[in-house]
Amino acid sequence: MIDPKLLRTSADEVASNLARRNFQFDGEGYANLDCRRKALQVEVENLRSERNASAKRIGKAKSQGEDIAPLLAAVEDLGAKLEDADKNLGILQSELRNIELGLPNLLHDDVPVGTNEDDNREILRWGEPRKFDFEPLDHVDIGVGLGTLDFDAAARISGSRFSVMQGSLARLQRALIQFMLDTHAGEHGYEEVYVPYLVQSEALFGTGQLPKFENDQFKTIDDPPFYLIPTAEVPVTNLVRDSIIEATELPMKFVAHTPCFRSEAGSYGRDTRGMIRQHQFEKVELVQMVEPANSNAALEELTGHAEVILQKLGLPYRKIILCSGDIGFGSHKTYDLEVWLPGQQAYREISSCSNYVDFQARRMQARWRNPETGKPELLHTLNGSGVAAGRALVAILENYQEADGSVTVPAALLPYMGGAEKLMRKT
RNA sequence: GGAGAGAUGGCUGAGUGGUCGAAAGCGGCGGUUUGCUAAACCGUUGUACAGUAUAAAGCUGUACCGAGGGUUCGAAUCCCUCUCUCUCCGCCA
Repeated sequence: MIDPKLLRTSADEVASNLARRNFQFDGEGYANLDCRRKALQVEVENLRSERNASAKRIGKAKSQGEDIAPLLAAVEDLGAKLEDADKNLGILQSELRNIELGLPNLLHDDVPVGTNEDDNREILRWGEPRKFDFEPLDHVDIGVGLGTLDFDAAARISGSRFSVMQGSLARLQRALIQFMLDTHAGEHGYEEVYVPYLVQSEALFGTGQLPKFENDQFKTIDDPPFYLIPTAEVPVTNLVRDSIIEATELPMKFVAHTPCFRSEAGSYGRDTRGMIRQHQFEKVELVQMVEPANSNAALEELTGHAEVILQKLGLPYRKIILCSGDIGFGSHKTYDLEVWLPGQQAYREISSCSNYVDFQARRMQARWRNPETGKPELLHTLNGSGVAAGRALVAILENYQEADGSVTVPAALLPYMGGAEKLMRKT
């Protein structure tokens, strides 16, 4: 959510910033609504004030044994007037709120203007894509060839966009997750947390998936429904919902491994092969809550932490900054890390690191106490994948494949693989 | 799933229809005393929105006693629904 004060006082700047996203903000319409809201609010508060005063008068008169009938007559129609005005105020307020909840975040000046992912800007490349002396396979052929990846079984159980992993490949995923958690918790100063995978709608409103992206979520038929988390960002960021954090507690840095569930509505036909785009996948997520002054630096740091994972795994990648047409709804600035996939001869997203500034904090009323002012102020939230385990698995299979169909285990994962140095065909 | 108890400010806890944003204690902050610490004493102490004024501070109003609804001129207090916590029983990884 954008600061409503800013929407009122600087509508033009807001509109031109959001126009970079190709989003039209009707500042005049908003201002008109808000004007009416203010007038009504004043009216309602005056009526209430009047009611409170006369209630007090009646109480006093009654305790002194005076006749209260004339006083009662005087406030006869007050209740109906108040109820009516209050109802209209409620309607206006929810209209305003719907507008506010539907506005994407303001963009950082660094964000390049563009219309789609083709306009994202590359910042750096790390690692040299390996030269193969044989034709490299994609992860599906490698995994199926090893007898450790079974999409037929997955389809029988759950349909498309699911996978079944067996044996060494399942173990490799577990090793990856362990390795990532250990690195972030042990070397990067994050606190490991375990969180619910089913959340209430309020949590998704807080991080910005609702109300706009209802269709992307899985939800249960309970009343009220539970939503399956699309990312650990949702439960972890909501750890600070409705709270005031002392300055000494900041920055807060959390790392969590969770499964992620996405309906992938609207992506029919994209990445239908293999494990790239699944309804369910594992991810290690980094979340930070920081003082506003530090959030830009924190984004660089957090992105660096995700990069360390790829570097330790020896996976070539590039870092890009998302353009205004591709950046997420709530993000102020986003770096994506894209890992090299020899099977696709392409860099593919494996991590997305974003600074949300106060966008999520305002929605969830997450604040800190600024020692300079002594007042509670909104804090800044950031998150990034550190990294997506499913896609990291894909990258390892493709980058570490050998001519005989086996896959070498990256050195960083050896301590987690129980002595296995290679993934070999099951005998 | 069954039975019962509860939810009040940073914390403990009083408050069963009116002057209650809410006693008291603890904690926090400021001060007095003090060689330092401690103790004692005095003062102060929530959040949000709106109005008004300003260089700032402020002042005024409204809302908030788990959430939502109801009764009433008036609700922390009465009624209804829900959520959560605790205890006991049952079931269970």
